[in-house]
This record gives sequence, structure tokens and C-alpha cells, in this order.
Amino acid sequence: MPIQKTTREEIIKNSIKVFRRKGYYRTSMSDLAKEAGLTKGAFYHHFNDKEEVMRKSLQATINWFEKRVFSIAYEEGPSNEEKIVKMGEVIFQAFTQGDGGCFFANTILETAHVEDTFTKEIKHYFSLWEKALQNMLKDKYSGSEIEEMAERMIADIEGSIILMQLYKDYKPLKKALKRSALSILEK
Amino acid sequence: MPIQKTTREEIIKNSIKVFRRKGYYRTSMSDLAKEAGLTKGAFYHHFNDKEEVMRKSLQATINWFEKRVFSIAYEEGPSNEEKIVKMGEVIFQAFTQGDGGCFFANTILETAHVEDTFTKEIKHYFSLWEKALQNMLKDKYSGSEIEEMAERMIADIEGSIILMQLYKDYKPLKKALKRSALSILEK
DNA sequence: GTCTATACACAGATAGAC
DNA sequence: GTCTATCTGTGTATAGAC
Repeated sequence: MPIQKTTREEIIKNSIKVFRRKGYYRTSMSDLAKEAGLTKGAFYHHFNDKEEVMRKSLQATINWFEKRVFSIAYEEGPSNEEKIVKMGEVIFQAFTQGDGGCFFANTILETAHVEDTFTKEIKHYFSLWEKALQNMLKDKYSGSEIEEMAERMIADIEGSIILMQLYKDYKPLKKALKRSALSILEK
Repeated sequence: MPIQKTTREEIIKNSIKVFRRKGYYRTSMSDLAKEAGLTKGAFYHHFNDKEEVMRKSLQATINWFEKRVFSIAYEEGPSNEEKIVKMGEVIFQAFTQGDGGCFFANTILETAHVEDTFTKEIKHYFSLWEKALQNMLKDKYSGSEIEEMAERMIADIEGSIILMQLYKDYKPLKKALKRSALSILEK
């Protein structure tokens, strides 16, 4: 079997960069091919269509978040306070690197009212995030409180990411993460 | 002078509907023409290009928010508590009617990393909103507090609008507006 | 597995008749 | 002011040589 010069994983990694920055509809197959160092013809050898590239890109990003971010909530050893601060730091890195904001928020706003193509993946992402936050809140708060708090944290952070991109300034996100951490630390 | 069958204002009103639902790049000039009941050729008689239609659409929406929403903050008579509740109700109507979420958030996420074409208008919108909120907070809170609170309210509401569109459910927005109202009512 | 060439649809925008 | 017709570019996707 001959050597595979360009792997699907490499292509996806590059595609995520482009999709995050330009969005789904604005990104062309030529853009993705160029970023992968391939021609369009070669690119189509690896994927059937644009939708497939996007879906794999979303799934790969979800996997990354599970491994690198949400897993923090389930670590044994650190206290919940330490874990929520640590997760905040990693989230800050994730949403500021490569300057495209939140891949999932961008995608749902772009596609929700045109087609439901990626809704399932995006819902999955947010439910994982929610559960991770709830897990760190469950010792200090009651059942009805933790749901409201987790949803508020996510909304606050996602809204701040919008403001961050509008003003090209990380401060709004920094402040939102601080608010999230404080709301558990101060009790 | 002959009668103008289709006014620019009518066209803009219809264009806003389409842009909110489909986004800027996904909306074609044919879409806009059809919604206005015109052919593409006739449509171009009224506007030079797509960018101009979008800019006028954003500006018209800002004017609408100034008159119908943000003005509530400066009414004389009602208390700040009453005003923030009233503004919340109007905001709920504004962001749920026509089912496209927040026109400005959608647009900045779509365009911010491709071109800065509409940044000025969108910044203007958010600064008007911020000032309106700050005006209702200034009697109860100190200078440094009101800035943080207003930003948090906006972030929380905008993030909730994302969740609202993801789950096709108004509850997240309803809850965010309740949180905003409570944060001033409870002091 | 990668390339060039190409098919076909639709985008933004313009010209000119009525 | 609106129409039809058209120009030009680019989009997604495929065919077939190497």
C-alpha cells in the first residue's frame, strides 16, 4: 500500500482554521484545498462534499474540547474551585487562539435559519459543556440552582465572545470567565 | 415627477427580514429583489450594491431600537425598576419576532474575520444599548459597577439568544431577561 | 493520490428597451 | 421605474490522465 501523503486528520485540522475564521458559507472548497496544500480535484478524493468536511471539523473540535477542557471537571484531586479556574484558563486559550471566536456559536447562527444540517453536533457540544459545569457546581448548590447557573455561565461567556470579536479585545471574555469563577468561589 | 411605486424604505424593511434569517453572504440580490417584488434589474435602480442594502438595513434597525427600546431608559415617570422590566419585554418581542435572533450579533460573527465593513454600525448599536442600561443603573450602583453590570447583561442576553436559536426555544432568553431585571430589583 | 480540464449553476452587477 | 437579456466571475462538483 502506497504512502498517504496527506491524511484526513491533517486536512481537517487545517479546515477548522478556515471555517472558524470565514464561516461555513463563505468558505469555498478552493479555500480548503489551498489550506491543505492540494488542488480541488485532489481534495475531493478525501471528502465527498463540503458538508462532510464541516461535520468532521465540528466533530474533531468536540473531541478536542472533551479531552482538553471538559475533562477537567471530572479530575480527581483538585477542588471544584480550582477546577473551574483551570477550565476558565483553558477556555480562554481555546477561544482566543486562531482568532475565530466560538466555532459552534458561529455555525449555529449562520445555519440555524437556513438548514438544520449541523444542529445535532452543536447541541452535543453545548450539552457536554453544561454537564461539565454542573458537575463542579453540584456540591455547593441545589439541583434547580445548578442548571440555571450553568446556563448563565455559558450564555455570559458566549455573549462575551461576541463582544470580544466586535471590539477586537480579549477583556470581555476575561471578565466573563472571572464572573463564572467568582460565582462559585464566593459561596 | 412620477409616482415611486416601490420606496427605498419598503425595500429595506423587506431586506432586513431576509438578512436576519439567511445572513449577509447567504442572501443573494435575487432573494432581496424577490422579497421586494422586483426583478434584479429594477432592484439595482434603488441601490448601488449589496453592501449598501446591508448598511441601510443595519442603520434602519438601529433607528428602530433607539426609538422603541433604548428610549425607555430615558422616560420620565416610571422608576428604573419598572423601566428595566418594560425594556426586557420589548427586547423579547424584538429578538423573537421574525425568527432571526440578533441581527447585529449574527452580522459581526459572520463578517468580523473577513472584512470590517459593518463594524462601525454594530459598535454603535451596542454602545447605545450599554448607555441605556447604565442610565437605569446609575442611581443604585457606583461608576465601576454599572459598566460591569451593563456589559454582563448584554453578554448574558446575547449568549441566551444563541441558545434560543440552537434549541428553538424562547426559554433561555426569557430567563436571561429575568436575571437582568432581578439584578437591579433585588438591591 | 494528485493533477488539469471542465460541466453547470448561480452569484453580483450592467445595458438598454419600454 | 421596471423589465429582459447578458456579461463575468466564482461556486460545487466530476472526469479522466498521470
